[in-house]
Amino acid sequence: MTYSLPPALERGVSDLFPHLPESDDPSESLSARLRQSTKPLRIKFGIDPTGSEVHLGHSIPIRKLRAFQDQGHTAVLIFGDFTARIGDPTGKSEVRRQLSEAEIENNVQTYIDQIRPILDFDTPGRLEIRYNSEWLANLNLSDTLQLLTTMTVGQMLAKEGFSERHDRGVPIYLHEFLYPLMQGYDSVAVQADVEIGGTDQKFNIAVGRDLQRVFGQSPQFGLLMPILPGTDGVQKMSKSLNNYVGLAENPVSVYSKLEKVPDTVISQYFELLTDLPLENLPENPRDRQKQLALEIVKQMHGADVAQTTQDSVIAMVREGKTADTSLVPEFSLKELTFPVKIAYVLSASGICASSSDARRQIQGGAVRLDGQKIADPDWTIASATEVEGRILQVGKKRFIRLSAD
RNA sequence: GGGUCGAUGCCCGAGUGGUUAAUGGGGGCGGACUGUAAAUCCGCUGGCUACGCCUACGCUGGUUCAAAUCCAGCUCGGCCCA
Repeated sequence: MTYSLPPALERGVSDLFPHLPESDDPSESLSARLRQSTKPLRIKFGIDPTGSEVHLGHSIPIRKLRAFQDQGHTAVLIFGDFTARIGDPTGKSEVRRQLSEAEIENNVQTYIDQIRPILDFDTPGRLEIRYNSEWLANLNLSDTLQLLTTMTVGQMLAKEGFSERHDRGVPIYLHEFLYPLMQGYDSVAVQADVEIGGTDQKFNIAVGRDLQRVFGQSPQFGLLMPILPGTDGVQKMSKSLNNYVGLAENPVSVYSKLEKVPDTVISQYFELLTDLPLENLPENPRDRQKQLALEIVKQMHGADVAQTTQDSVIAMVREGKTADTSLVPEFSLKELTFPVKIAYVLSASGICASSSDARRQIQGGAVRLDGQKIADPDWTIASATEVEGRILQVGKKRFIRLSAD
């Protein structure tokens, strides 16, 4: 499928609508609008600050947003601080917990920190950050009614998640029906030319088009990006399924997760998460995984860190040695009371979920100290100096470096 | 508002008075193997600085020597009727 867009904009795109390839009408063909517009287009992307971590799946539409910025357009990044209180029902089987304002505010800040390396924050005119409470918080009941009259229950129920839930007898609350309308109204408020989203956003983006028409605006284009499969290679990447790679994670963790993504999804990862040409990837699947891991760490932390990370991961995991361990997250033993049992250290450092879990892991032969297997959960450390600087490991990919201070 | 059915561990789902953190499956974690993959096989899958102690089957009380299992009230859902 080709949409006649510049290659950087076209890469990885799953769907573009409306799309009438022959048309010269800027309301029917995005390439026509790109050609004919004298002003930068306004490219909308919205994200609800419902968590504190952004992962690689989120980064895909954001990378696309960046591609538009680089072509001279304006990225309109909308934080759904208002919609976060309701929750997007898309793909959810249950109602989302309501968040407090303070939580939301805090989430926005962490999101910005994590998104900063991807977007162009510096060039004037390329980025506009908005909060949808700016307009949604002020809608009164009659405005709201006007939005509600644009859509029928049947249309709402046609939306994937809703119909499924309805069929399965899972409750749907009325306020959830409002979500697509609010997201659509965001497009009106920022006068979007294009909205970027995952393929699961098609309905909501289409609602935006309808509302823009109602409000006398030229409807936006919908540019849909594929949903990234998680590191399990099966389900979509999400925090709750724990198959994600967080943008804020340390290099070792990012590398170790990415170098084992399943063969079936690795080419998607390359296409969607990197700008590398897809023709010259290594033949050997193992080398592909390594290159992917290296490349993503490079994007996040630079080439030097990426190389060091690769070297130490190979040394630690494959050869059981501790080469350059400076990248391994440190855990301070300072707060602990000595003598201390190893199981407690594992739980206190967060490397195991609980001390009971730590005991089980030890009994299962998963725990090593500097590569030496630990067999006894009651093994006791007399003082911090005894283990200072050593690497504590659970399984093949969880490491911490013990420090005395 | 009325009727009816239901609420079990991360998820699904058994259990319907009595040794037991509670059958089974999924998922997850770990081990072996391997390409640090997949497939396969095996183990684990409430908490606690732990040879013992503490919480668990929607919530609160009650019956009983004994309850996830019986009773009452409550909360929340599904479906049907209005």
